[in-house]
Amino acid sequence: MTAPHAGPPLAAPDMDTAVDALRSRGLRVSAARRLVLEALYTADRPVRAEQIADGLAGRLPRSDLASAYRNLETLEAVGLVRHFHVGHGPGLYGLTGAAECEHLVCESCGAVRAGELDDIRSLVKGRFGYEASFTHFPIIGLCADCARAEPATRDAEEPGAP
Amino acid sequence: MTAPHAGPPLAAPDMDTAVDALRSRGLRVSAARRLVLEALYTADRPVRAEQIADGLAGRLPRSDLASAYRNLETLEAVGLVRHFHVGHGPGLYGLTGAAECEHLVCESCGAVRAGELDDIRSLVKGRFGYEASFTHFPIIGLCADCARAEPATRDAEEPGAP
DNA sequence: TTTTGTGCAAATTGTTTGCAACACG
DNA sequence: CGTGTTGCAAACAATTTGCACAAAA
Repeated sequence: MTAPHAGPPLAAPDMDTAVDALRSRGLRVSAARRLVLEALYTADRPVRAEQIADGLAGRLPRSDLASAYRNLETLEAVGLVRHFHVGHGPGLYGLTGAAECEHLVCESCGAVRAGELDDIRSLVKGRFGYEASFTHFPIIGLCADCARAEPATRDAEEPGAP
Repeated sequence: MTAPHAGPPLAAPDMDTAVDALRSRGLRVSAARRLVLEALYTADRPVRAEQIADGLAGRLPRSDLASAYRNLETLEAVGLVRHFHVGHGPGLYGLTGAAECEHLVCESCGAVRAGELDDIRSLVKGRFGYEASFTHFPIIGLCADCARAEPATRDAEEPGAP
């Protein structure tokens, strides 16, 4: 019932800072854990746990998937990491500094775009009294490009094959 | 790549109408299929596929889970049924007429509330050019009640156990 | 040396699929 | 009668968990 514990954001500019943050909390800095961090600092965008375990497609040494999940959970509890979901897909993990923001995700082309959603949140708040959160589950929709393309698709379904 | 096919809504006020809609499309009206419909007409809110297969906790004859999924998919393609997701949880299925609307879901107490989100959608559109959709993935947040309760929880975590 | 964390395997949850038997139209 | 459907089992993906062993501190 108690939420999966997401501590307050703790943006660490580099590995060393992150490592210090771990040590200062009595958490060990194991190879696997360091690897997860390294992957996150290496990736230029939110990644799946599996990609991390795969060493980002071979760029880094690979590690165990279960450990990756466990470490991501730990790092998230510390506040160094955040994750969110895009539609049905797997969770996407990123460093707090980078991926902290709220997102709009295009369900057609998959584009993930960061955005300041404060005014949308306050509109929701005013209308329904709800305190909306778009950090963990982003706003799903069609980006401008796809919104332009989709209406045609509605009728044609598949342009090439009738 | 092509979306899971969600036909245009086709609200059927009762089973007979729904059954007719099926027949008129050359779809058969099998016991299992009728059962799915019956469950949806019986339930007073969106339900999981599993609940349908369970015969809504015994109120109806039970059926096969896989068939329930297949039928829900079929019915959704026809437009009689819609489903959406609440956070990580399983898909929730409901009749087009009832569950068609957009939702706000409280991540704390689970309350699902329908709402007219047109103005929120147009604000998103204006801001980002995105055509937001809240039918399949609702707005997640805290309802008024829980928003009031949560801030305390942030510090206390668990009121009873320190 | 004592924990904390690892790696591997197995369990879980939600959903999909293969296939032979079956029944609606 | 013939094809759409079923039911069951097995495959799936994403994630979690149990456990004996390894290694930070």
